[in-house]
Amino acid sequence: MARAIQKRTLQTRAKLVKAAQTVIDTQGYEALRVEQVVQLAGVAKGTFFAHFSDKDALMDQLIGARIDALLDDIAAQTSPQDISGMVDALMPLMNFMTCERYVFDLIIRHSGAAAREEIGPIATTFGRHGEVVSHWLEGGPFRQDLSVELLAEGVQAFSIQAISLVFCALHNEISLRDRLTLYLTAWLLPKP
Amino acid sequence: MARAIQKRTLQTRAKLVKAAQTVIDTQGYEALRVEQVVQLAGVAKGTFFAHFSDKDALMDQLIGARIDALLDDIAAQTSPQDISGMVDALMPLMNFMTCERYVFDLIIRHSGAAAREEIGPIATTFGRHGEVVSHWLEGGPFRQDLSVELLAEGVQAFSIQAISLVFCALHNEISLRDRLTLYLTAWLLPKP
Amino acid sequence: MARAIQKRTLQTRAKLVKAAQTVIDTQGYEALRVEQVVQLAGVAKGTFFAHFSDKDALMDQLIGARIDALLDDIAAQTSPQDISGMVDALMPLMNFMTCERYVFDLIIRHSGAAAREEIGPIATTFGRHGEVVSHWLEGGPFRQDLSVELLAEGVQAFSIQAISLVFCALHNEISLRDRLTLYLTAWLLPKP
Amino acid sequence: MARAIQKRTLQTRAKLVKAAQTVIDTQGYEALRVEQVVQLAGVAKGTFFAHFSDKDALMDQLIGARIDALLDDIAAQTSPQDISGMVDALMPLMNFMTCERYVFDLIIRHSGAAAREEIGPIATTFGRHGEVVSHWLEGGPFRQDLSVELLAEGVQAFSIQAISLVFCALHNEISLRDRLTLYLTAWLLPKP
DNA sequence: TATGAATGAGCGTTCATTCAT
DNA sequence: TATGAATGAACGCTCATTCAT
Repeated sequence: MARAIQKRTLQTRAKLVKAAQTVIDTQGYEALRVEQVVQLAGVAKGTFFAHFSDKDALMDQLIGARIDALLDDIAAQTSPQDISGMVDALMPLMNFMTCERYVFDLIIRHSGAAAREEIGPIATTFGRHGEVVSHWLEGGPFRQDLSVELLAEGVQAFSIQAISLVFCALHNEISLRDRLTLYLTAWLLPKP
Repeated sequence: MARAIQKRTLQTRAKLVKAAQTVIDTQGYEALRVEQVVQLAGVAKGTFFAHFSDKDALMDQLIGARIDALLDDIAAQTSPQDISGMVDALMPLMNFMTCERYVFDLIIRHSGAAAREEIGPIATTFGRHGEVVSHWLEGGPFRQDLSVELLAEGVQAFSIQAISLVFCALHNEISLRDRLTLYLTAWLLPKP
Repeated sequence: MARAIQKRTLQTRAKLVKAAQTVIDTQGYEALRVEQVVQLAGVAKGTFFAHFSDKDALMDQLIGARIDALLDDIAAQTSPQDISGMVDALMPLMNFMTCERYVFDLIIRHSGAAAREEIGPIATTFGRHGEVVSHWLEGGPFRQDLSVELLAEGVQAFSIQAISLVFCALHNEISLRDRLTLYLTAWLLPKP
Repeated sequence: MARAIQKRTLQTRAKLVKAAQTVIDTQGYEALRVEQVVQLAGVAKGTFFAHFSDKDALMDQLIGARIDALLDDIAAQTSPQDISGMVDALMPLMNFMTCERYVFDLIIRHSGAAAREEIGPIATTFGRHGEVVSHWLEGGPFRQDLSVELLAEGVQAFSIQAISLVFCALHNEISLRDRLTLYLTAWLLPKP
């Protein structure tokens, strides 16, 4: 009888998500307060927690959805044939992850950890990210002595590293894009 | 006048740090409460905030000092001559960073320099970590086609990646050590 | 939606007010601590601040209510027909206002309306005090060449003056009652 | 041997007073912090308390001195011969007392009370104020059926009342000057 | 589901005042 | 006198989360 989960429930959830997105668009992720979201959505505080186990679940979903959309765009493109093309393809994702320190921290925290048993939206995107990059690597002119899965993990590691350094007072002379290019060149290209 | 810091100031600060360390040793980092620290140190709460801008500043210093001590140990050893030796050398650090989720989060948060211009203790250790690893790489049987600095940054990236996956629901079948070994082998060894 | 205030809300507020009154009855106004009030009321500290913007707001309400009760008593009596009777009628109020330096200071501070637009409880009682005294003056054997409102304002001015001098090192040889009698005689009686 | 209280002591005190006045001129009385004063004066915090028993003593002195100066101006004028002239004479004082709510409160508090045994600067000015006004009343065309001292006390009471209403949300339609005129006319003029 | 008052533990703050040097 | 680190007792606040209705 799971049919009753319909209409009003979904509408309320949608109202909450929309309200949250509005808050984020105007004030950023970090500033989001449950209070403000429910007010904007026109529902009671308790209702929020009937739809999301906690505030983190909302954030996870929101940021996860955003990353997913970016991965959709990335996956829709033809596989890049060189490092430069790969970096170009990854940049929208990189930019999103550096839009707020809070977002970066949250992504790192969810990079897998959030759930013990259940994988949340953000964690799921990591898996998808790996697949997308693995796929790229399969046919391309890249290093062949390692599995594409391992190479993809490295791409992730270097992406995180590059982002970390954006938030760092040191090393700011190099741009995010240049740093990522540097890393991926070193990591992915066959050695002479 | 910028006169020298008084002896009493140093003593009080030491009392606070010692008290904090005692709490951490018995209850862990996350459980530390400012209230408890000042009580144990026998100073007023106001004094705490005269020495540390907030609880986080104390944690930064404490964890930074701990990492520094671990780096001292690492630096004191002879340079490892293979991946296995390098992983052995790095493991104490890796273990500390994974001792508590709270510690890992805090390290990540502080990794990119607490403030714009001022680098906090933890952030500083990242620089030192790079130096130590760079030094190892100079003489060893490692990849020679990249600068040691770049290689060291990769070691950092893969270390973080390996640690992240410890707190991750996926991929837990592989141990931290094995994963780090895998990564560093792929990253540092000359290609065939 | 501005729905009616819930019963529980009223109950909690009542619990807080009652607890506060208990503290005051046993230890006086100045000794009141928010901590103690919430403990006695059996509610959380956060609840206190959900009901009263700060400790001062509680005090304002408490003292305002007390003055209101005294004004009720005063208004219930028949109008005094001479200065002596008027002073008798006013004395309970005067005594309350001089019961604690803290109370007097607080009354003075709130006398001129806590905020720009919003009049707090204490400030409100000043208006009511004026009305009560005005009413007395209407029929009595008092000065007729001035409006009762103006006369009432004078009564207030002299009351404050008399009270101020209670807390004063000088002039203490005359009692509060005698001083008020002196003032009101000069102010209210028709001149020969 | 009280001669040693000279030079440096007085210089330090002067520095403190000057610094305090600077703070007040730029930020007002309420915002004055001992910290800022000592910094501006270039002395240590402890030094402040070697010169003033507490912050209040400084305020008392500062405000007292200010009122005294205003009373000097008032006393230097010829005695006013009517209510209007009297109000004119009193206005500078009234304006100072209404410049900040904080100042008014402090004056009320010190209107006598501050000292148990010793009368402070502000309290002293009240006495002087009474004398000045009494002197005016002696020769003028004012009510003769009451002692000039009592009349002067009334002037004080009505001054305070007029000032109180300045800080009041109600009654703001009438200006300070008009209200004082109204009060003093009713109080001081012989009745028809 | 929806409601929204209540929770609650701890952090940070305040800043005049004290006191050992 | 001068110094300035230390004091200290509340207060206010935060804000995600819970729970009785």
